[in-house]
Amino acid sequence: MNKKKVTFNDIAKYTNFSKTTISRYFNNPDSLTLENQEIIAQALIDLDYQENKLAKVLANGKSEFIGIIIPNLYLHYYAEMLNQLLSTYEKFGYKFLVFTGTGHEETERKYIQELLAYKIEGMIILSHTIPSRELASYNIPIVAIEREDQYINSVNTDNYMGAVQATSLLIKSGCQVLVHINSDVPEKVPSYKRILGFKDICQEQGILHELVLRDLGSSYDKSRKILLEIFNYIKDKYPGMKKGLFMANDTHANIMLNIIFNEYGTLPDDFCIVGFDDSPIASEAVIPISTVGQQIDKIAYEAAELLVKQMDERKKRRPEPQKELVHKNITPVLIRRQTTF
Amino acid sequence: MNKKKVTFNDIAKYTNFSKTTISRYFNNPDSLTLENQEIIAQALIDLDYQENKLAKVLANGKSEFIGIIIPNLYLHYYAEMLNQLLSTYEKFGYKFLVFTGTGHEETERKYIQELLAYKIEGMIILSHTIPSRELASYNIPIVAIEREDQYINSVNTDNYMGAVQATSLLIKSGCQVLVHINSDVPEKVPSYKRILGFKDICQEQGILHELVLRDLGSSYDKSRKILLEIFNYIKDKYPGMKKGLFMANDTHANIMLNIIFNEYGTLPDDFCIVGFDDSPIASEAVIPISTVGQQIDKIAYEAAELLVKQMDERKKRRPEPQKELVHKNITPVLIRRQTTF
DNA sequence: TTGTACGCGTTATCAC
DNA sequence: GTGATAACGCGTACAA
Repeated sequence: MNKKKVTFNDIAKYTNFSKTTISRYFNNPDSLTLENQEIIAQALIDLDYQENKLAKVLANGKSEFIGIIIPNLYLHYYAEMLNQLLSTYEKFGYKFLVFTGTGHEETERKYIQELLAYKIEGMIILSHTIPSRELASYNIPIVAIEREDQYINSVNTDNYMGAVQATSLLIKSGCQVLVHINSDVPEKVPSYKRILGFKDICQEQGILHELVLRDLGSSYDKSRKILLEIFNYIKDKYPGMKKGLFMANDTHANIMLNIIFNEYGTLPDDFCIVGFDDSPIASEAVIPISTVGQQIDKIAYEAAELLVKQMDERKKRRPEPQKELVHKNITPVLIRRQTTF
Repeated sequence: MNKKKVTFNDIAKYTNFSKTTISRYFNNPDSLTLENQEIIAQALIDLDYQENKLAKVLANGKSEFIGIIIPNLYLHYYAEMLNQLLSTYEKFGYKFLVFTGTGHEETERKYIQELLAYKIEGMIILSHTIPSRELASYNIPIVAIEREDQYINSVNTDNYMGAVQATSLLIKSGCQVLVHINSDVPEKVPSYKRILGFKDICQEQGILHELVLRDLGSSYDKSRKILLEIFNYIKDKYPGMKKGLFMANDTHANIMLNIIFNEYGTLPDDFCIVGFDDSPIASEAVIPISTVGQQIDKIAYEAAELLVKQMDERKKRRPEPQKELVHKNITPVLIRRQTTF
């Protein structure tokens, strides 16, 4: 019952080989005769051998662990990103040690220490809490996703392009005034470029536009309250004009749509809405919402690949330190649904 | 730059203690004089020591790893469950090694092997793929969440009670005919009890009711198509009656609500809807949906606690094997919003 | 209170 | 092709 684990030693005795040969069977089987390979294979079955990767790691230093610190899994964006990151296991074979961020620097530092204690080979970070300057100092391969990334590698959505796509769609839909509603994003955060893109295109096209930048709350009810104010403000300020609303994300887009629906019982012709992310909520809204789709699968894959490259480099005899930071941009895709024309 | 890691040996030399004393500093500091504790503490800083938990595990066998196999993170229910499971780290200190299930037995078996190779101390399983009979044979502490659990411990929502709450609410809301719309859940799955609970209460109260059990599709569009058929069927079959719809989950409840909204521009008085799960979609729908809230945080916590108990037991000198399986039920909470009265 | 010696299960370095 | 033997970094009797 309480099988004490069988080790290379047991297999060696059972087969009259040495531990070394057993090890070779796993790491370099071709160096054994086919015959002997089969003998060992049979022994593994007879003894019901269970490999121990921890011992392996201690001996060769390759943990095959990647650490992840992600803010939460409440937002679909993060959940799906983690989903896609985890699924890169099939491709790269790395296992993931996951912590959800707390927003407290000290706690997240503790997490990082824990990750380092388990000898992670690299780290993917989505949490915003710890400055990239500090992260870089840990001297371990790191890739950031959609966060401040001044001193570390990163993979992000091409936020500027996304804003351009959304804004252009609203213009094509015949909107006469464009409003971008967002929180007051810091300039260093990648998504700040959405604001830039919106402004640039509006100015380029010479279209009337307005930026509404304020804290939009962190719960549905709060956001709804604030967005209701904004809705009334816009409605009153631009009467009779066709209004195009570029929302910061699909959650807000959905709230705005619900507000309008509860006001009019439908989406009137003089309102257009575009969201961001292509979350399920966008397609599951009372009317499917046009949105800018982040290619989460691609972002995750690129992040993993970028990280793997660095980790592989480290395993070489004479690793070349990275010359310069890599910041990859993944182009988003515009998804036209029923809130635009 | 490429600091070769400092070990207990280095610290020992630096402080003129032995490795053992250094080890004791970490595991039983009280056995050292305060003075010496401080000497070592300073040495750790001077040398920038980085603990190696893998070596520790190899030596004492306690990996502090829990393995998780979860179907996906696309559904909010799973994402939030993982979120809550991960957050038990603060309480119990166990780290999580996470795999997302594929639905393929062979692949998930491979995952389990990988987890075992990393010497996980226990496992939490949400994936449905591998029968509990087989899981039990791995002879490692296991807790299942909301899946077939005949041969293993589990923590589930009290699905029967949830159905009772939902059904009762519809009756109280004055509905004259009740319809439960669900997929054809196998009897061994915990959520089958929702169907039971619905039937029992309806019969007990002698109210007209109907069960619509069929595959509801796996995408929004497919589900919507099927639910539209069902909606039309119900509308035609029970004209003039106040209809109470008990949906299998909030996603379906939201789709049904959208169908009704697109038909009538509002939710007419002769339709009531209750969902299940308390997903964000329920509160973010065009009209906030009444639902049965699964207490995901509690389920996750109870699961972790149950697992920790078993793992602790194993660490005792003479571990007592578990006498009988534990199946915990967590009572759901009824959330009344605007789709019922 | 502190130290010695060995074990944990695997890989790496030499030999043969 | 195969085998000793020494790492890897830490825990733990057992001794002192």
